[in-house]
Amino acid sequence: MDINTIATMAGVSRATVSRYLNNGYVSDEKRKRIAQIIQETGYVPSRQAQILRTGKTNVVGVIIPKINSTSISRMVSGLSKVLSAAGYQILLANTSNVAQTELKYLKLFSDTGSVDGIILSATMLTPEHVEALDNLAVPHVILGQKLDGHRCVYYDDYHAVRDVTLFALNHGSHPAFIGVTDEDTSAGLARHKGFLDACHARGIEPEARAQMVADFNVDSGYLICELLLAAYPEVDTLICATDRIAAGAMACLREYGKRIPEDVQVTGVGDSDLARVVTPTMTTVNHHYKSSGEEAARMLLDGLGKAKDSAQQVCMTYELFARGSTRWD
Amino acid sequence: MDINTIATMAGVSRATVSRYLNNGYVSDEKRKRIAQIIQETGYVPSRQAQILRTGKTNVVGVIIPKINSTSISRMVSGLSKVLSAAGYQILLANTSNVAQTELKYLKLFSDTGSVDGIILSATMLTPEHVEALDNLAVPHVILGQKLDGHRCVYYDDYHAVRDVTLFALNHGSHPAFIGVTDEDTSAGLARHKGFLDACHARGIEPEARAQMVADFNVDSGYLICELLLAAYPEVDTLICATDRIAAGAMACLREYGKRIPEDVQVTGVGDSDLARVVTPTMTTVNHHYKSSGEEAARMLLDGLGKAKDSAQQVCMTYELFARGSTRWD
DNA sequence: TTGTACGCGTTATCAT
DNA sequence: ATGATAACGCGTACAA
Repeated sequence: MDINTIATMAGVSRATVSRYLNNGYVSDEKRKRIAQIIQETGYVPSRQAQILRTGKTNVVGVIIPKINSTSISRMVSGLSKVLSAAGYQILLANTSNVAQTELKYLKLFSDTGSVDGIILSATMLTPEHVEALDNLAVPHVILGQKLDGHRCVYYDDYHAVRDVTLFALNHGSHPAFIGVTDEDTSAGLARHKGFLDACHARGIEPEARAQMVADFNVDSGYLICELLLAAYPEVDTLICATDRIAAGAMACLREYGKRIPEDVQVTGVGDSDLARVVTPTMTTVNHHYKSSGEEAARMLLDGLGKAKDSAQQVCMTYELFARGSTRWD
Repeated sequence: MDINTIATMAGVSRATVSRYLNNGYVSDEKRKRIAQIIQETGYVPSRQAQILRTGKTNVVGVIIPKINSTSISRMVSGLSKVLSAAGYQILLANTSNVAQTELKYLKLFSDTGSVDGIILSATMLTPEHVEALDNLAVPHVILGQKLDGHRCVYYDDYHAVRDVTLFALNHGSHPAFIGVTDEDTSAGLARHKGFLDACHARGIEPEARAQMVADFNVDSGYLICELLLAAYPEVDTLICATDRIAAGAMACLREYGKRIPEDVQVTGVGDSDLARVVTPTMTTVNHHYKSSGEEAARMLLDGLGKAKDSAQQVCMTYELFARGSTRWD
């Protein structure tokens, strides 16, 4: 069932059928006939042949480190909304947090011509990443990292954590930090630095025993908090790099008889559902993840010539949610 | 940079280059030469041309109602794992919970030949769905619904909620239910029926005012719980269709001075992070979402001839997690 | 307005 | 083992 069949059935040349489907430079009579036949046969043009012929796939490749994460699924949700509205489909590549795989997909998508554009949600940008991005043959947007000379949408992790730390230090003097690996430029390094600078601003120099590293989950938060309590029992303000970690830490503190926020204040990052269902509710700071996805998508559409004049670099704003896990005046 | 360029540069015919890339029926000498040129030029075959020629895309279409949901992102995570291991990529279609869009993508993927197979994560199967599925030109798996004559992986929502309700009713006599719309066959209808049958098994006939419908989120859980308390103040056992709803309900109960579980027991479905960070921890019942994604992917691979003899219909098992939000002996 | 002819880049068939 | 040659299904000058 190809365009030739339709053409002969309708008694026209296949060029006319093609025009009917695209430009539309066809007499009303033949137009009727062709519409009729297409209706009867249920003919649909071959996507692949169109792509080969036109060089346009109407697909954008989306590379993410993992799908099973609230922040990332929110981003993808935003991407999906804007891209599908513009007639694009999403080819999803899950790298399972392996940087090597990120590079693989980056080249694969670009070199084989299977996508019109790429959105890369990266946790870190190695020199290899930068090189691969520089050589990319298709328009692209980096989500979650800043890289000069490339379109990108990133988060102000530094100021976000700095702010929430300063806020908490209004009623605390022995801060501690549970972060994630500094290899993660945003969630790791920037948040850590935000914490440190906030402390310095208050004339506090956090000791090494007051700074620990956890994984991105509740259990790890609990576990590391346990270690922290042993190493630094005088802690009265606990800044965590994610809501999940903070939620685990809160469970741990409760287990050890610490009152929140009377004995220890706790803060997270993310404003996930978790933050609002724990007791007390969690003070946290929120990146606009879904909006960032939408913004990145618009940026890419700009690069594809389907939208105009969007900014090339956008730093997302954040919002501080002061709740029950920190002290008030 | 196409196969012809490589051929001439290597001084061979393009057929030989093609063989080099596929079967490999090439003399060592020419093999070296071709490898050399490909290395130098960085040539990569055009995916689209291969697809047009072979009819194989190595892509599976994944249709989901929304991405921003823990259960669904877990499924996609499982799909992604198995499919990418088998060399397949994922074309993601987010329908934003619009059944019409589900049908659209179903036909689009199938008719245009843009995917080798389809995985449909459906919340309900209308007659239109069934017809579309019956006429599908490519192998497919239905995730989350049972449909005879089709490969599918589904959840035992009925028994799951029945079990957790029976468990809770060991120490309660005034049960209530906060569900989601019955249009959702699994999360709505089946869970509701599980609740009702468990009640009947204990000789209880729940009144209408003890059964309410919420949306899939924390806020809605809070809100509906408020209505429930007004309509049915004697409730001592609250069965919720999702963890999120249950978490919202718990917050509401606390607000109204109800002790959990002394005054009111609460249960959820999902065993999400939420269930483990609320106070008290939440009794819930867990579907193996990620595994279901893996299973569905294997089933599809079977249909594609890349895996053998998998079952055609699989009902996932579930697990009951008895925690602090229900009473013990 | 319509039809003819060509090419998109690849794989597969067939001789050689 | 290798090289012509024919599809795969479509869009689009170009000529009519």
